[in-house]
Amino acid sequence: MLDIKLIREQADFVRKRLATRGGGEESKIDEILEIDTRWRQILTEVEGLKSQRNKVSKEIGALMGQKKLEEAEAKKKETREIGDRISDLDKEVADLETRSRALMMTLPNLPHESVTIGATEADNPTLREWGEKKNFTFEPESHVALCERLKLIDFARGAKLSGSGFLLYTNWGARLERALTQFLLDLHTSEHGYTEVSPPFMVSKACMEGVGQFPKFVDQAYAIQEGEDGSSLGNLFLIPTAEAPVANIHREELLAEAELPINYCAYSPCFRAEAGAAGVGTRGMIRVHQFDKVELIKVVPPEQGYDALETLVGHAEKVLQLLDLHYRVILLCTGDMGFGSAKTYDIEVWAPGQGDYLEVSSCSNCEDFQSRRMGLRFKTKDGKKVLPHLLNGSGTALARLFVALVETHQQKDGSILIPEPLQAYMKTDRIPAH
RNA sequence: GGAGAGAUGGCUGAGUGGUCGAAAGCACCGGUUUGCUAAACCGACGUAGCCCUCAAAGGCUACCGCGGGUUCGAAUCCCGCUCUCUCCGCCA
Repeated sequence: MLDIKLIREQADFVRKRLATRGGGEESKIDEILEIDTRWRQILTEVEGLKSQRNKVSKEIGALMGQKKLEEAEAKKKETREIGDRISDLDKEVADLETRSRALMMTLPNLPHESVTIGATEADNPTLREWGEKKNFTFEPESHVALCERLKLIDFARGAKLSGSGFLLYTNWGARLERALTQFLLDLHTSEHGYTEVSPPFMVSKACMEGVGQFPKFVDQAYAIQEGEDGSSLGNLFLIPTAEAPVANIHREELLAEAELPINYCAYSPCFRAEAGAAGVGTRGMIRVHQFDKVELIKVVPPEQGYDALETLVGHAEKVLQLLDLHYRVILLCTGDMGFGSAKTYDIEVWAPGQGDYLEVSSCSNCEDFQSRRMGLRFKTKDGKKVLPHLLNGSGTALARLFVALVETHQQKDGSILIPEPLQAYMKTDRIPAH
């Protein structure tokens, strides 16, 4: 959520920054300002009336004490009338607040000034590359062929169980998935200083709103219903990312400055309905309804936000470097950024079987956009209450990492070499060809 | 799922219709004392919003889990909900 004060005081600035996203949200500013003006007007009026009522009520109390009952009754009548007027105005105030909040919740974050202005992913600048596309002395197989031939994934039975977009990992495939998860958690906790947490995989609507998933992306979420009757529908949602629970850990809290920075790292499966995306890249593991991910979350004082973002991307990059996978880091342009983000780096890993780069990590600084939504603050040494910057980054998404790994490290003999850091977890240095 | 108890400021905890934004203690902050630290003592100390102001100061309103209700007036009475704890049932 944006700061209403910023909108009041610098409406043009806000409109301009919003416009760079190309979503047309800047058109809502006028209505927000209109509601806000009216709200303040009525609020002032009703507060004046309440002040009056409070005063008279005290007088009544005093009169009752002195047994001047008739005078007290007269004043009661007067106050009752004020009370009616107050409740009318209170209703209008509440109504205006509801309308304002509904609009405010649909405004995306303002892009940071350092973000390239652009419309689509074609405008995303590539910042750097690491490694290079691997040369093969043979025609590399796609992960689908590899997984089927080596029985790493049973696509058909996965679909039988849950429909298309669900994976059944088998044998070495299941083990590789587990090895990757452990490797990632160990790397981020032992080497990068994150605190491991293991969150619920279902969260409340409030959490989804807090990180900006809702209201905009309700259609993308799986809603939980207990039993057959629908009364519980919408109380809980399967998490689309561990960001949803983990970023909300300190919602509605007032942290001490000394507690910052907070660095959390969490494994979770991620559930995405991908409504409307059916038929798009459905073959294989690249776009699925459920995948594993290790997520990194940082809560930092605002002045450290952008340094922390650089650190965060570095931590995600380290994963790919250790696994010897070629990747590039791109900066999402204003038009391609996520709803809550002020600045986002994507990391795309090279998948030779696809002949394409796959997004395996998205690292964002949401600044105070989420903190404001969820009521997360910290207290500085001199007693000021400040909204911290909230950062999140994948470190990294697993299904696509899996794809890049098997496609990159496949051998001419049909086996797959396991990079050194994974060998201890896999208890082997290669997945055999047979 | 059933029964009971509870939810008050950063924390602990008093408060059962008006003088309560709320005792007390702790923590935090400022000061005195001190070779340093600690202790002791003194002082300040909730949050949010609106109005006013260049700003500060100030004024007002709301907030005692959340939402309604009764009343001139609610932390306090009534109703609904959520969460926590204890016990029972079911259960990995």
